[in-house]
Amino acid sequence: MIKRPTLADIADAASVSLMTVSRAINNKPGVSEELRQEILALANELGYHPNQIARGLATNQTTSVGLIVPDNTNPFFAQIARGVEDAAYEHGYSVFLVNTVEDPTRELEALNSLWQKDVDGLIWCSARVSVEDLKVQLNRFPAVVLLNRELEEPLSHAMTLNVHDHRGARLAVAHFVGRGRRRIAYLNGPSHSLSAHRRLQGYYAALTAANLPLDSLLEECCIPDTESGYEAALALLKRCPDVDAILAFNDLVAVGAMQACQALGRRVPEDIGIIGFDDIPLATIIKPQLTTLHVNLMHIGKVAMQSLLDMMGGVVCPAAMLIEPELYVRDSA
Amino acid sequence: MIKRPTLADIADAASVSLMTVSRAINNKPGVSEELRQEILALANELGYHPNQIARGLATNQTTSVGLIVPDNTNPFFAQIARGVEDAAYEHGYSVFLVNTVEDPTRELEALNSLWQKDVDGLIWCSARVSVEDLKVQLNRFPAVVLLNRELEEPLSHAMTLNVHDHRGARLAVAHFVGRGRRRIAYLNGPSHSLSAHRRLQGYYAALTAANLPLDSLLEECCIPDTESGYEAALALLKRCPDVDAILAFNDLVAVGAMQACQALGRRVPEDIGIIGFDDIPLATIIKPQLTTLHVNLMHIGKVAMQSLLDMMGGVVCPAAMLIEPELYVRDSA
DNA sequence: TTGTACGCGTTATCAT
DNA sequence: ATGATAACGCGTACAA
Repeated sequence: MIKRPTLADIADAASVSLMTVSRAINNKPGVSEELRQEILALANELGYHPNQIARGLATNQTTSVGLIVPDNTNPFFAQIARGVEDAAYEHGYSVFLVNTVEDPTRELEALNSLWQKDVDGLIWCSARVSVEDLKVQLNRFPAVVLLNRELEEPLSHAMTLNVHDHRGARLAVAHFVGRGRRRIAYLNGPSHSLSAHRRLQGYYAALTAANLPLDSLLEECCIPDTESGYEAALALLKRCPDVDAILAFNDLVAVGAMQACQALGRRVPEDIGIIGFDDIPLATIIKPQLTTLHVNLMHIGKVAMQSLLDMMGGVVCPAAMLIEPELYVRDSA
Repeated sequence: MIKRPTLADIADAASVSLMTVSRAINNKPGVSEELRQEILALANELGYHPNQIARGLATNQTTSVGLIVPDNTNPFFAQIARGVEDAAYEHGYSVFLVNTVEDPTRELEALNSLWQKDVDGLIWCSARVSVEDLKVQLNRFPAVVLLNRELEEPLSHAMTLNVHDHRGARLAVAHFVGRGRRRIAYLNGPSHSLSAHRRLQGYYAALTAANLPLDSLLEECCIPDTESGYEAALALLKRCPDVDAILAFNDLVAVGAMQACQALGRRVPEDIGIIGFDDIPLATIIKPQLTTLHVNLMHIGKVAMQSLLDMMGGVVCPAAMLIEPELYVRDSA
């Protein structure tokens, strides 16, 4: 293995002091332009790259951030991760990726791990830990962006980034109503999901606004994947055969619901309208193409990282940001 | 922000020397069991976690590895990344995730970045750099697992991990032949892709083995996504209307081809059989469900990380590992 | 403009 | 069994 050249190596080769090299490399004043160029050329020739570990120890800055997601395999988080990494790359930061697999223990271990790695900031998706734990953890990191979770008291070095779930659900229901649908069901996500809860509230609000009755028979919970969506839709349609519209917690569930309709001989969108949430790539692959609440996930990732950079830089950020979903009307509703 | 306790803090609190604490924490001999327990309890109470940055500087080990992928959004790499992260987590390692976006410049910058971060090992997917660059890069890291790329001369601290593409393609073609298909087309991946090349060779070999003629009209190149697969299949079927089977470079392309068939009124599998590659989740979501060459991607990620750990630990590894794909016969062929 | 001394938190080495 | 000291590579503060 190649030995990594150090500042001292460059200094020797250039016959100057280590500090002069350091100044030259870091573009700091105190070196004649001529000498700087000379040193830079030499450093380049020797393939010098500063050791971020040593630099981190000296400066307390590691130029790396942590990204915690439930599962990077889920297209929702994959897109976000991609946005985060892109923005981080543009600013010279590296990203530690950690999966929690929805396991609170693993989540806490992830936080410990990132803390030990001395990350400059943290992007934390769908935190499952308790409110007390959350507060403790937030105080361990210089800057935190919380995705998909809310914060009671504002903190100067933390902010939240959420999709406007309530409005999204309302848009969907309003669309159904506008097309004359009256028996609108909702396939909800898991009960612990904040998004699921907010979407449910939006669904209620929209039904009420349209003078439609709330009917708990029209609600079904499921794990947010296709198979579970299929099962839930099957149960729902068996229980309430008169359902003419289904709002799904997300696109995966929506696709499952669509398959359930097909299995039961219900045509989409003629007999039943279906609307999903998120607009993952699958939404346009499936036939009929899915009408869904589009959220620019990669953009969310980028915004999260940008905001994190701002906070790390001492810029004050809004305590909470809300991302507006947009209804993309395609073929399923 | 909370101040992170250091070894010195614990030492003070325990009224012993810093080194004694270090030994206690690291389970090294030279501390009486009684004292060790006392120190450990105290460390736990103060919430001590070793600073990996400082430790890294002292030991030249960072307990972090790099993972380079073209795009973590691609389900193929998402699954692999998940496997890598899982295995890393189990062994106390952290993973830097970097996307190259198929851009050789960004790939090289990623390598520099990881080098500066002093990673203990590297898992490198689909390296696009030149053979010379590859050799240089391999010598910068203590251990490297190369996914989807081959190595001319074996190296003690590097190994390759590839899917047996040749055999996979042969299995698919043989399946087609066994079902009486005679005009078997191949929608290939991009020309720079090593996998694409190997699958093409397997396709040739299987046709030859079945005494079927090679016909370049039956080949079409495309970017490995659904849309491009759709276009390619359209062009193919226009050019050769008598095609009765399509082997696709991967599942995304296969799905595109399936949609093209539907658009042209060709029934799958009655008129045309379709086989994909990889078995991503989409394969079982789409209707008809996709017959495809199953590869356990998460497992590949785990094996890659395990092997990397072995190499970092000084264990000699096989220079090359080959993963066998398995034909999962579902509904499309 | 350039150089020297010290500290970051930890481990390795050598003493006691 | 325990402790003092140097070293890892770099940046900050101060000196020349």
